[in-house]
Amino acid sequence: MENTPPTASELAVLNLLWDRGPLTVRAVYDELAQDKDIVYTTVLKTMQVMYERGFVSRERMGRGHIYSAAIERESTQDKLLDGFLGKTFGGSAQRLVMRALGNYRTSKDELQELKELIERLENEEQ
Amino acid sequence: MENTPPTASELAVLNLLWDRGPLTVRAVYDELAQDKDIVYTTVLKTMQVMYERGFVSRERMGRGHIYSAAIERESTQDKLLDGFLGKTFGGSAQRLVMRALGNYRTSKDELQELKELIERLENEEQ
DNA sequence: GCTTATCTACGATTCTGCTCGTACATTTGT
DNA sequence: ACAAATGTACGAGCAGAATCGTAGATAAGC
Repeated sequence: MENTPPTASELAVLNLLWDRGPLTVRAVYDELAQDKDIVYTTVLKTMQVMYERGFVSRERMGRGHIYSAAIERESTQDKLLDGFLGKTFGGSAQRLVMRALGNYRTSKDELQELKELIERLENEEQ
Repeated sequence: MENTPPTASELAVLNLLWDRGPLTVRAVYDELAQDKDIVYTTVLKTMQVMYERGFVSRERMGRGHIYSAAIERESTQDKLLDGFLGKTFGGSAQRLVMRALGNYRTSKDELQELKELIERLENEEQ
């Protein structure tokens, strides 16, 4: 039972499904075609493969299908994060976090939220 | 002028060079072979490609070469982080940071360091 | 009813990263 | 001096992902 995470282009599809809910291939294509030079059947094929892999479910809808995400966004991101962390930051979450905060503008509200999370973590562990 | 970041196995080599300084292919191989079933010439080939791509430099050393990292660790990690962030977290550094902190055990010292960084960031921007 | 458009299914191709094998040169050891 | 070991260079194979083209079914439009 292989369990490799979604690939980059599969992720692009999933992000749309997670954000906007169930969509047809056409709708996904229209969205992706705005950023990238791509052909309809490429997107279709990707989504068919995703269906076989269990990443999406689908329902007949007239002539075609309507697709929904079949895996959770959070657990998927966690899996990808874990791989990335190991490869790029030697598994140190702290190093990654420091770098991310240092390099990207973070609003006051976001910083506040982070501080609260840190407080919570400090109390949790003994 | 293509400028794609190092691949996963190239990164494994770079991490060794960054950590331990200039190394021979043999030394890199010995290290990698501890975790993974691999063949000497595979590592050699990887490092040759890395040389062509400008990721490492090398110097003759008797019969062989000694390799050094030719790109910076920080900027490389930043590039990879940026790509990952875009693909997986829709570019939101804050979402990634929250997730990373929530999922991985972080020591008191590390949390303290993070708080200091956040303080600094809060003062920086207005 | 018949043409046109839309969707599916699926094979074929291409690309990239990773892997290894072979051929050859050079050094080391006896 | 010669065999064994170690290094380089480089082509070839393989697997996974991404792309596209074609064929056929179904619905829509005139």
